[in-house]
Amino acid sequence: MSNLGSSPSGAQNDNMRSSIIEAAKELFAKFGYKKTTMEDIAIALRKGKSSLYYYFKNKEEIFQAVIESEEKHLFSKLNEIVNTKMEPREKFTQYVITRMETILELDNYIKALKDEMLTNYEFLSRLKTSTEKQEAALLTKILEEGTSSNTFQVKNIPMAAVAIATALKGMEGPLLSSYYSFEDFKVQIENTLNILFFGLIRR
Amino acid sequence: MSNLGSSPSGAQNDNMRSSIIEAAKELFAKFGYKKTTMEDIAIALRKGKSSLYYYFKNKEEIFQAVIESEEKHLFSKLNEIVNTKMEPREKFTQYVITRMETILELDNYIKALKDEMLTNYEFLSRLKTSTEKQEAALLTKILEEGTSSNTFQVKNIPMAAVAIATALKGMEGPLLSSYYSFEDFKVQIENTLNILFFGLIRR
DNA sequence: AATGGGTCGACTTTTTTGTTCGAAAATAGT
DNA sequence: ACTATTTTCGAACAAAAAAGTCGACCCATT
Repeated sequence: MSNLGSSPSGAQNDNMRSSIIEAAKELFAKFGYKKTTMEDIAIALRKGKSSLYYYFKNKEEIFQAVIESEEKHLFSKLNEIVNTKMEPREKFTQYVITRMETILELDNYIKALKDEMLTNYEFLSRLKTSTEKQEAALLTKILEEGTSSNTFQVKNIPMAAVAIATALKGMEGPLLSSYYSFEDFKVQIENTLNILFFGLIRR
Repeated sequence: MSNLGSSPSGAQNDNMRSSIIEAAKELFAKFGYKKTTMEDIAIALRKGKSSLYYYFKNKEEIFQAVIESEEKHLFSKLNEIVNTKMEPREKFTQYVITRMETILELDNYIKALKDEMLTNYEFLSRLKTSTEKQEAALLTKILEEGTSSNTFQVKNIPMAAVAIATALKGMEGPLLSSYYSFEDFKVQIENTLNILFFGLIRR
């Protein structure tokens, strides 16, 4: 297995790497990306600033690793739901609710987006398309199950999955800017789901 | 009335000044003094960064104004209690509880202290002596009431007031560093009060 | 004692930040 | 309409803080 990553690998190494990610995660959540310095992270770990560069090429790479870690957390939760035996409609609902709830927990996601408002867009939007693909895959599975059990009726499943993934992504904005409480938002989600369902469910 | 302050005064002026203080208060509470930039404050107000300097000489002066504003809040609450008809012992207890509760609410106070750990000490300690004097005055009133109603027995009231003020100040540390929850701390306060009472109350 | 992963301090380079200043807007006064 | 005053801001800059680099040091293991 060649190590395509930029940093070395070893016993202690991976441990330290995840420690850094953990520390950075908390700091990013507290202060946001911009306001967290390399030294903040180093101090939290009681290490020298330069040691961080042994594990990560630069600050942005740490940020990326944090986001990826949060992403993993989200998708592990979503996968769990997708792989549970459940009525398609129920599964779909659970999927969306869980998705939104978890994202709400992902402080970093939020803080990151907030920072982005003031600084750089490019890298985060790159990320978005990546997650949308993953989501589309999960949604595809749900939709397939639903159609084969004759609950759903979808012409082009992959397309529908992408469309829904995009829609869900779009719903993040209002959620994260917390115009609504999550409870209020739940109502809106259910409304949206209702609309989706009556478009999807065979009558 | 001559304006000894550094900034001009006018109708809109005071309004803007307090707007700045409000905005800065929130940002300081969120990020702490160091991590809040002049631009952050300006953006929050949708004003140009340089406009702030029309109202305040510099960042530290804004910070000072914020702290003063919080101080006002604290002392308005304390004054309220001191000017309420109440049994001296009860009043004293209420005073201390309210004092500690309010201080706990004063995020800026806390955040400021936390920043101080990493940067400058001098100005905040200057502030401390100022508030201690104010506190001593309030405590003096309580003690006087208590003695004239024959509930308390104090030799040198002003001295006792200063001593108690100092003691209360000292209790802030453990409270703010939140080694204890406030509920736990309340017990400690009551213990301390008990000790104080049995030293003060005539037997 | 030689290798190499891991650490750090000191240094350089790059960005950010606080602050100033003069000139434009806006506003009030005449 | 004209003038004075208050309020706003953009551009510029010095100082501070940040990111990032590098060679020297550990300290295990071999």
